[in-house]
Amino acid sequence: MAATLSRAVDVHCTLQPTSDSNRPFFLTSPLIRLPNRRRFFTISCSSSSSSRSPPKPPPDYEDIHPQNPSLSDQLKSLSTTLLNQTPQQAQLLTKPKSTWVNPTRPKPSVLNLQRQKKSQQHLYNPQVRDLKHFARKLDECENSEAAFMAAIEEMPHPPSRENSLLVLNSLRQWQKTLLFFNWIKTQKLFPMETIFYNVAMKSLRFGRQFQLTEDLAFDMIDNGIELDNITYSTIITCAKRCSLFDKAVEWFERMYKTGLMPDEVTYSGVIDVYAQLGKVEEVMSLYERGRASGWAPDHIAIAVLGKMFGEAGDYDGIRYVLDEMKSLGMQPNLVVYNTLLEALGKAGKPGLARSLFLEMIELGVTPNEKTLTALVKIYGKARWGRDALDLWERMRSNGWKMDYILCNTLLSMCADLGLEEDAERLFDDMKGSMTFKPNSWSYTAMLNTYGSLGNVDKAMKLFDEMSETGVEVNVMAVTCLIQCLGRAKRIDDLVRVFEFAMERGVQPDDRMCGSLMSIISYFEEGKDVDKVIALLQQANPELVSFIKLLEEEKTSFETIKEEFRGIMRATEVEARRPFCNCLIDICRDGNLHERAHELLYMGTVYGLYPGLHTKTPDEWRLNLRSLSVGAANTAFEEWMRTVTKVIEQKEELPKLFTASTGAGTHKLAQGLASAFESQVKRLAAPFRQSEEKAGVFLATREDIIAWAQLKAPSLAITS
DNA sequence: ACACTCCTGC
Repeated sequence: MAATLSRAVDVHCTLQPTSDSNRPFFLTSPLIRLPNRRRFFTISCSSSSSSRSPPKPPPDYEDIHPQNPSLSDQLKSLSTTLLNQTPQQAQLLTKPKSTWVNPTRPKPSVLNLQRQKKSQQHLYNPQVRDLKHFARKLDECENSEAAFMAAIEEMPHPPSRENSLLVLNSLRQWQKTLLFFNWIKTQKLFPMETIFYNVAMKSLRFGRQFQLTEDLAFDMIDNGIELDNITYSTIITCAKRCSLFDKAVEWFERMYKTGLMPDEVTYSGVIDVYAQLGKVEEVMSLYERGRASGWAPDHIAIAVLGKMFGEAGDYDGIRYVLDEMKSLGMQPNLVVYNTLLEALGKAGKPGLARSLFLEMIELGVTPNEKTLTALVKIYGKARWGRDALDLWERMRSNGWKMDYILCNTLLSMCADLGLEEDAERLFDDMKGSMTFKPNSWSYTAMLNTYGSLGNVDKAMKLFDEMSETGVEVNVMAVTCLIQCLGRAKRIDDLVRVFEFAMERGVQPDDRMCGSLMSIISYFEEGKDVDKVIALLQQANPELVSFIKLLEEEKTSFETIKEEFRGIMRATEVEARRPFCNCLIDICRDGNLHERAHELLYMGTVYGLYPGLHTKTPDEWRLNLRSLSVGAANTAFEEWMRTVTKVIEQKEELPKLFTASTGAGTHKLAQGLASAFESQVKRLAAPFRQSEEKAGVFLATREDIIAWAQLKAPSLAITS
């Protein structure tokens, strides 16, 4: 759906160049030279069948460091030489200490933490029951210290260490946890150990109270209470849940520097933090380090890696994860399958996703709603409507579980593929079902189906139905309808729908503004444009002022630059490129070609068009796939201007010039190839549609030079 | 959730 409204946003794996001073501790250490990613894959592929510990270093590394120690040895020297720690601390590196090791089990190996199985006995233990009941009472009492102190008098059993822990761990409200924690602290019946802090932090994390969690940690440090792996992983995951990724990293580094070796849970948690920050290099280093020190990654770590590579659309990475599982002898579980399916979808491998799905069924793993949602998305994106609908049938006959997200994903896929009848059938099914009546997402998907097919009357009728049945009228649904009405040039209806939405309290967002702007760019000047501009004025007055400024001939480039920056700063990241595209279109429609070039320039400077232009000695490429028609034309002119300059200065040119517009499987992108073709024709430029690949245009150096000498001067003047 | 920490979809 998002892709329909603002042109498909490509996933760009942007690995930020990190300056050395900002690098994580484990990457800056001079003793450790971790393989870079490319090399990393080479290693893992060649040794995929053997055990991976210690990993074989890349060949050139051996050349440079003839006596290279294994990574785990390196880790050891890191701990003893760099960290200045006591022998006990050094011990921690090889024998991580868990506060809870079951003595009846064998001693844990390096990172293999034994976890305590939970027993069910408490259900029959009256004392436990009393204390849990008491905890419930505390939870329910008024949130004031006085009320709490009164309630605490009722504690049914003495506040011994064990009883206190039980109560502390049974409280649900973080406020109560904190009050109870402080109370047992002041009772001084026993010393406060690490576990009391850990349990309290768990509750604070549930309440998303990072600051208070951190305060507790500082309290531990002040009072000389040891922070263990559980403490650190709780702090880290709390930061993560509060989206404070930097804090998560900061605490991980702090742990590392104290010489504490991360255990399996902390590893997975931190790897996830780095993955969410898009720091692929850090993730791989940490993963490799863990592996080198004897860590056997579990399903969770594998899922985290799979998700990360999926987000980056990195198929090599996904392959690597699959190989890793094979070499670990690991059978994927449901979550891992789900993650990998989705990752394969994002990497554009629908066929492989389907085989993986079949494998999973073969092995008797029952798919859940998330599995099916992922598959429907993949099939939809691949335009395999039939497969997705077959899957739907299969779900119904097998009685696989359904939920809202799955239904709505199916509906949305129907919208993207223009499967009106199937969408209607599914929508009617939902209306007839007891559990999943259409909600605002369902209505939005349905509106999008009608809208993209230009079925304006059905869309309007459905919108009326939506507002009458009490389903929340959301900004997305309104945007779909507005887009549809705009394209049908039914501006008075559009205005009515907009005003109605405002009365219903809908908050216009950037995507809606983008829609309004794109409608503005469809029209010639006149009454209709003024009406849409008036709506944009209500939704985002700054944008209207900026458009006026663009149209003002005397506005200086400096001013445009300044204002453009302000606009983009205030715009959600995913809406920035569509905004810039629309603004360029508006300029071109208003014959403000130089302004369009200025906007494109600034868009490029702000990174809105990554990979627009790439060069190799043999080939120069222009990738127009995320651009609007106006922006694409502007970019092409700019490209040809550059080429002309290069020719004038008699510099090297490549043999081949390539411009890709995309084949247009996506409905909004469809026009780009033909628009490009007519632009090329208008300029008489020597680009020809490639015969092997749709949506790719080629020109040779000789043709370009001949053309540039004849025609190019006109580029600067007329366009 | 009788002592704890990590992962999946509109």
